Amino acid sequence: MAKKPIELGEGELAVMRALWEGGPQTVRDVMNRLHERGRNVAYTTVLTFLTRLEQKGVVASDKRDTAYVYRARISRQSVTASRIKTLVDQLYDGAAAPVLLHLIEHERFTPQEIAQLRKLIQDLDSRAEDPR
Amino acid sequence: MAKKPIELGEGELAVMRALWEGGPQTVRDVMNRLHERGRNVAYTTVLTFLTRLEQKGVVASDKRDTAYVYRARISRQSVTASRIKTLVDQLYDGAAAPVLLHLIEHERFTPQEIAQLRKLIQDLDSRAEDPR
DNA sequence: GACGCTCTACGACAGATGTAGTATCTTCTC
DNA sequence: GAGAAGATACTACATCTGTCGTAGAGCGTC
Repeated sequence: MAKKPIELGEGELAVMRALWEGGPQTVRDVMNRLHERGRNVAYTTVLTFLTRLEQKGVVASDKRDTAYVYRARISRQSVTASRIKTLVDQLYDGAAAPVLLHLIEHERFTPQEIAQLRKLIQDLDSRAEDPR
Repeated sequence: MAKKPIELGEGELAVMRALWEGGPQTVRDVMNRLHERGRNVAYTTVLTFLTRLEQKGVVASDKRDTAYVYRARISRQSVTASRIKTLVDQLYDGAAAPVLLHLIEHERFTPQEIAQLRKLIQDLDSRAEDPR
């Protein structure tokens, strides 16, 4: 049941972001994106990342013309979920509230975000009553 | 200015928790706590963790009687802040909102927590208007 | 003062991650 | 079809983290 946590290192995550933000790409495309973001890694380093990520099952590749095109098989949301769960478990035994409160108290949000937030808070009530 | 991120592994974090929750302790005390929590590590493993944590500057020790007593030098809050910042930076380029929304949508909270949440949301307005 | 208990110091080792070099293979261009 | 350009495969290596084992130092008890 409990899906295995997706553990990705910082570099691997940077590569995933390139795929999430740019869609399916070749190694070279990903490398260029990383360079644009200030991460000047070698072509082969990117290839290593992609290969490892494929082994982990989080990206897939297809041969197209001369080069392979890689694409993400997991969403940014699922990685976010995984990271948050790990954080919350490791720091607060699974209690999400402290983390949530920390975010609200220490981060800044736009009025739009606050509005959205408020809306969600309302729905929370019903969920709180909701058994299970 | 920007304080360097505090990067701790899972085992190191488990040791920090023992110190946060039990106050200053000896290696053996920490080990016992970890065992209680189901992490059956060897005495020397705990010692290694504590030593490394001290090298990182996040715990301190004092010789008392026969054994050293270790204590945390950083708070759980600061580690939480650090972890969240890293997460938010790596996944959303620093935008905290997606993470916040994820938490609200996917985690459960008690009515008390929701109430507290609501109260905080109110204060948010003023902060949002507040320049800088 | 020898014995045993407990503690610390040090070293080791495997797996994960970040990084890249070299070798080989494909393909495009004259 | 030979050479250049670009792609992938394979290997390597350092660092960090989790995990211990062993050796030696300090102290309490006969």
